[in-house]
Amino acid sequence: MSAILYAMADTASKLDARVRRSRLRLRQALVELVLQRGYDAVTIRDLTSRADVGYATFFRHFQDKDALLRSLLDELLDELMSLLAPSLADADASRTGTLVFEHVQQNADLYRVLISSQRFVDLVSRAASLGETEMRRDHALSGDALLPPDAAVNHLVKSTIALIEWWLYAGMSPDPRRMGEAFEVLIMAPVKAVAFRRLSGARPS
Amino acid sequence: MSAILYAMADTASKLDARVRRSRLRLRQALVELVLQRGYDAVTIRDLTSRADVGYATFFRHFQDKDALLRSLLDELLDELMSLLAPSLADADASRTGTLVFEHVQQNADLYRVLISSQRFVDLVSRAASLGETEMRRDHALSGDALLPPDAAVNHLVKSTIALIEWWLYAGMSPDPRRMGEAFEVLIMAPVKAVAFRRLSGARPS
DNA sequence: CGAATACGATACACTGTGTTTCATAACTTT
DNA sequence: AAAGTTATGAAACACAGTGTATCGTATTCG
Repeated sequence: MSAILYAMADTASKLDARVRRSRLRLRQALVELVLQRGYDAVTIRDLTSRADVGYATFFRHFQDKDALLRSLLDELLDELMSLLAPSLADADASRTGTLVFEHVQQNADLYRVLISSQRFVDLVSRAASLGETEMRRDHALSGDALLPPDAAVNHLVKSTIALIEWWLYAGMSPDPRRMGEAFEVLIMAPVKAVAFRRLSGARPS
Repeated sequence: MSAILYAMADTASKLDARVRRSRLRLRQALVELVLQRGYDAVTIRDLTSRADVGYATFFRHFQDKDALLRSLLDELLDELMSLLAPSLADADASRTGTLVFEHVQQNADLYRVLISSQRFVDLVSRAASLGETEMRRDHALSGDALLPPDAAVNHLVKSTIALIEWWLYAGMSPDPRRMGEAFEVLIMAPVKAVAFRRLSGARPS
């Protein structure tokens, strides 16, 4: 079980011990049951029963099943972003990629539960859009790029998530170092080529 | 409204006219309502009400909402595959990409409804895996590729779908020809590089 | 025309969500 | 350690949506 579940309880340690206990149990139950049956197949009654918590108690803490998922997701991505922050300044894609895959490896169960949710895509997209704004300064974005910047950001986010998802269910077999390299070659370099360099054919010269 | 809806009715023209009418109406209702509210927000009662069809009649034709979606999806992908078949032999990625984006443009509403479904990914993945088997013969797959072939197929499928999805909601603005080129540069060429050529660093000379 | 059958309407059982109430147990504060 | 606060479990409830069964009627096919 990932350490993040407990870190979250610590973060809110000013709260009543009963509240921390209920929330922790519900979070653990979500992870366990979703790994077994998939998100949609898990009912709130399943969760409260597995968490050994009253049914109504669920709604005292979370508006619905999605809110419970999001509470886990927000913590996980916060941790990932602070892990990545120093490396993003270097603009070394391979190194950044390796850090991501190491984080995934250390929190594999949590990623398996969270990565397919729409909110995961949304949050990462928002972060990537911010990064793109910075990159635009450096690369001086030629007007005749093959695709507009938001297409590039979309591709970067979606295909990176897809690569992580594949890796999670392929036994995490190429190690994070090599996955970081693959991330650079397969995704990062082509994105830069398509959105920041010039069109291939139409060169009048 | 896409012509495919009617083509489907024709295909099954041996059936009772009442059956064809009910199915056609339900399919139209699905497309219209999903475009308005999104798939999950549409209930079967919504569908039958909009289709002007009895509630129980829905279940005489489709097991559930997903089965109705799949019936549309299977037809759409069948049409796409037969459109692509000749161009796949040429192995001209840019041309194939252009054909795909033209098909999307001609059936934009249908793609908007269907592309986010899990079954869409599954069906395209299956098709792509078959294509990959052929490609493996030509490229003689070196053993020290950066990623295994199924990672490449996964990336190809997921990122292509993501690119189409972006394009659908960005007003389909770069034309299909340019999108075909982008598909080749951004996706197809890197996939070949990563799965079929050698590792970059570890070359003992 | 006449037989076959798909249809709409209705009632029903069932599952899951979300709310409310209340007595009790657990926790925090002093 | 006692007193006050508050989160809890249990239970009952209204509600929405799914999927099934029945039956008389209308449409379609031959």
